[in-house]
Amino acid sequence: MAEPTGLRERKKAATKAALSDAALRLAIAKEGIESVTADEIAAEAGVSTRTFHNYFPSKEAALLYDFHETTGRLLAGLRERARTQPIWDAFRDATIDMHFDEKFDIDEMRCREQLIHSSPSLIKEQSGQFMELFAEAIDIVAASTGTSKDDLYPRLLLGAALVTMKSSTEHWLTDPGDRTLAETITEAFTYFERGITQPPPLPGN
Amino acid sequence: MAEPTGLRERKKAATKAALSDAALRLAIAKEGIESVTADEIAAEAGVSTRTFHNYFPSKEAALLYDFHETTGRLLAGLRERARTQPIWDAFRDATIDMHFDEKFDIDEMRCREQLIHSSPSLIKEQSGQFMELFAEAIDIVAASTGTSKDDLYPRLLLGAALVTMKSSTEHWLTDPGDRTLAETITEAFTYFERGITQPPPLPGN
DNA sequence: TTCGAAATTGCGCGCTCTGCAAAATTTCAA
DNA sequence: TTGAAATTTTGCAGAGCGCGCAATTTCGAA
Repeated sequence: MAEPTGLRERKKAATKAALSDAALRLAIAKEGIESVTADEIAAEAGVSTRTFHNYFPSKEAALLYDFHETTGRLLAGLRERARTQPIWDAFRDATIDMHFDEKFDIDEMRCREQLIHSSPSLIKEQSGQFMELFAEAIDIVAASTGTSKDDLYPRLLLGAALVTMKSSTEHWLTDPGDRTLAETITEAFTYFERGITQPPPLPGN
Repeated sequence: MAEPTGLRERKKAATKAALSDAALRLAIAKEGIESVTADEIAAEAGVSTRTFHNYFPSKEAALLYDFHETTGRLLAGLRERARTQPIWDAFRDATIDMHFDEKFDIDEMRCREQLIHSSPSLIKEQSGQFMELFAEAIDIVAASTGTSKDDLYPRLLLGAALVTMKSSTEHWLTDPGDRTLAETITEAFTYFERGITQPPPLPGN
């Protein structure tokens, strides 16, 4: 289930990746996903339009395929870590362990970030995926903190964790300074341990 | 600019409200916005389909019209309070001053909440509006904390504030307990002052 | 080599959303 | 009161989306 079993599975994965790549490439070329059609993406990847929609419900979903996969792996990592760590530490370490900076090309990530933040439909899609992550993780957080998923505390903690993930990655992407991604993530998670109303120790950041 | 000026303005506002109401009514009746068409909403409000799209870009936007208006007023309140209060207090007090519980019908809010959380398209629309709010508020937060909008700190603080607004309202809506909305909001904001990793003082909530 | 499962494809359909221009309505001044 | 002028409403057309369905092709396993 973890390893690529049959040849069929591998071809499907390749097609999906090809479609996602095509979507990103075309969106960059045309400076915005809105001026790219599903037809073009399918053609670029060498499949029919109908096949495109077999793999992705929308072009936005295609462009954010990597992101969606990543949240899936994060969730798995979180679930594992939550068994032995406090939930906040589990979030921080699971986030760091994703190793965005090694797994993906930095410039490509910046391009994607750029595209997302200048397209309402992509912002909505990404936010929607975050909310999906929220819904899937709330049980873990509730269990880990001995609260109910309807309580206030686990919602706030989970929301803070997701905000931290998103903000620290985006901040590092736009201006890494002299920090590694892991350091930036760690710093961001630390803010909430002290209390977010405490002003930052250093000017800036 | 604040008061209803001309008759024309009032009619437009009335039409917009009628369309939004129609959207909510139909979505409740049909148990989901996906099974409601723009045609139906327009017909219910007594205008043409084309006119509906003059007022709203989508049925989701129509359903969330109140929400969008509210975030606008929140932003205005925040801008004002940020001149004299610490930004965190400004957020808390501006949120409380919205008085959702008095301005809107509780049961209607619950219905809307129910609809949103069982519809991917509405989740995306609402999340998108939150991101819009984020983009509009980040300058205020940066200025108020003496940081740059590209820094990590203002993003985390703003993200935490938005999460707090959303979570506390939703929590209170699903289970008010014996608290008022204002009390719940206050409690939620307090969590982040102590540090979110501190477990809640009482079991539950 | 052949069979059966799985993937691809074409077609059709209802719906969304926008631009454009005509028609209806409202406003305001003469 | 009446006649432009401005504004809003509307219909129409068109590009595009997303999905169900059924036919066809492809591929892996026996």
